[in-house]
Amino acid sequence: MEEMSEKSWTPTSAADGVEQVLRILEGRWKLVILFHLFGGKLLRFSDLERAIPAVSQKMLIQQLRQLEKDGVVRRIVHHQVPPKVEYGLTDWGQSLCPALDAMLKWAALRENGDEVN
Amino acid sequence: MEEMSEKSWTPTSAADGVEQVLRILEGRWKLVILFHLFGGKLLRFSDLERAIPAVSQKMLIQQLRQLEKDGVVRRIVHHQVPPKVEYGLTDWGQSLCPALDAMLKWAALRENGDEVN
DNA sequence: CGGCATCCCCCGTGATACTG
DNA sequence: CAGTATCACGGGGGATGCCG
Repeated sequence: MEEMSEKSWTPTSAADGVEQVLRILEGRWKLVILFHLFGGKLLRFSDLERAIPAVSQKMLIQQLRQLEKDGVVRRIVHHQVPPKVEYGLTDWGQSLCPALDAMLKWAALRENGDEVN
Repeated sequence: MEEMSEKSWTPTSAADGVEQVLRILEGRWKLVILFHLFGGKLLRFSDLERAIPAVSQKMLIQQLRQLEKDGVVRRIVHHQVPPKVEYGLTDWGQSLCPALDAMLKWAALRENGDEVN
């Protein structure tokens, strides 16, 4: 429960590593988007707009683009009229599950384990 | 590798859960602080200043206070002259390890697994 | 349908100086 | 030693309107 993988981390390098991950996940709408795409689902831009009513078009496309640039989301363009664009997760994006699950479990510990010393 | 714990999460509730965790971890200096305190270490304010040369006193104390308020860090005051204050992790704070480790492993997948579809 | 371009505001961060 | 107080700024995010 104490060791960090097999690699030799310094406090600084480990923090840097995690910060890179946080930079990918940070952003007002990224996590909702991700959780809507988990399980191999493919959603159109308008599907996501409907699934996340509070997001504006600007923010939705911005967050999608950033996730795409970071290799988490892939964008599939169907050249047809009317236009059709689908969004899904990359394999690497799918593999985020265990990490997110670990965070949820940690949050759950607070309620159960309780009385934080 | 697909399921999220045993609980029934909607995309929104799961995102909310993770976002609460991110809100705790977010902050320019929190992760470095955490990694310096992992392993049950107790460090004085000035120790942390020296361990993290780039941080200002204002930011250091601010991030420590937020971590303390969130139940991750505990503050131990020794009433003596000159003043002595030590910082360490709570049990819950220590239990963050697996989650951070999962993120580092995910980041590592990018390099090894490679060619993100 | 699936975007892009502007304008604006707020808050987290940094620099600097002071205190019990 | 271990903080507090004040000022300034940069960028993430929201609202609104236009385009192929």
